[in-house]
Amino acid sequence: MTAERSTRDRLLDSFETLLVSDGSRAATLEAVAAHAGASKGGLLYHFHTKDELIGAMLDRLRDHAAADVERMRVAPEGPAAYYLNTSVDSGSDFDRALIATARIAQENVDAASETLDAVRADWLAVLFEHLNDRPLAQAIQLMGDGLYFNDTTGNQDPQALTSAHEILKRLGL
Amino acid sequence: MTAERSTRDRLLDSFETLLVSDGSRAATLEAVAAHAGASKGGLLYHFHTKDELIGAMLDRLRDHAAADVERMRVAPEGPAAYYLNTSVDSGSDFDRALIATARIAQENVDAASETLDAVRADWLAVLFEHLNDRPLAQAIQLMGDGLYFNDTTGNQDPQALTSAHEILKRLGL
DNA sequence: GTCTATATTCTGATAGAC
DNA sequence: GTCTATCAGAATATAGAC
Repeated sequence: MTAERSTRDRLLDSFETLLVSDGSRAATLEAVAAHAGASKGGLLYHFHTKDELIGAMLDRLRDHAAADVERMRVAPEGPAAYYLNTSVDSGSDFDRALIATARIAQENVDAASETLDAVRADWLAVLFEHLNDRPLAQAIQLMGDGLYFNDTTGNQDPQALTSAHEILKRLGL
Repeated sequence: MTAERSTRDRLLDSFETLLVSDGSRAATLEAVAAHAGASKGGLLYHFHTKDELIGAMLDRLRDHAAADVERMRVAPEGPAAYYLNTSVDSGSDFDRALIATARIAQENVDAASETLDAVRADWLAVLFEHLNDRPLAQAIQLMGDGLYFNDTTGNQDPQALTSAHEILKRLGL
């Protein structure tokens, strides 16, 4: 009884997947439609313009993010460790949406930059609530950003996450 | 007696500038040529294909990087502080080349990923030589990556660099 | 809701004049 | 070395059939 994923959702999934794997130039309407097993016309029924496609992606990201912030708040390992662990791309829907949005933000699309900024502010707020130490909270977020950045650039160093955790320990966490 | 910047160099500068400010989609041959005050035909005399343009950018980046690694080695404030300080985009030619290359690397262009990877490996080697502490060296590099990533996504938090330095202090640096 | 066909504009690249 | 003119193919978007 698994609910079928709607065409609309599959189109958004495909848009994100192409953005993450091959960047913005590769995420054409035709490529997105083909990846989702649909036609360009079919895509344009759901999203009248490319901007609408981007907007729908940002809406989904905000939903994902709200849920993640809640998980982070109650994570047994603590928000800091939770944050670092989930900063290395696990292939989750949320990671994909986040990296895809970063790609769009880099093209100077204000709505994408603002959404990313809001998500990052929520994370930082939880880190700060928990740690009550602004420099520490920001340093943890920077390391998380670094982990993402590297996953995203085609170079992963599996040791990096381990090192980040080791440094947390040294800082009293 | 300032030497005039050659058309070839101005074209590479413009390519990098457009990549950094508006992303890969905006860095078309026509846009690059116009930004450099030249024509598409003029550009294609110097670089026969777009791949050649990218290759020339990577060559320049490697030259910049070799010089930067030397500066880092002898920096009076030490390699770690030098690295963090130069990880927030100062608008230098080197920063521009580095961020521009990250944009291309995200499009799954192997030559760009490999060049970035080599530059990062050189930095990490200097950090490790100086600190003799792998997790610490990697954590510093992660924070530097995080600073770059944020500069690059349209969101700068001026406090982030200060926090990173504060954490270095706490870690005994 | 989804498809095919088509219009329009953009992009990378060639040819050849100056 | 640099430009203009031009072409083939790709990208976004529209119209209308099913």
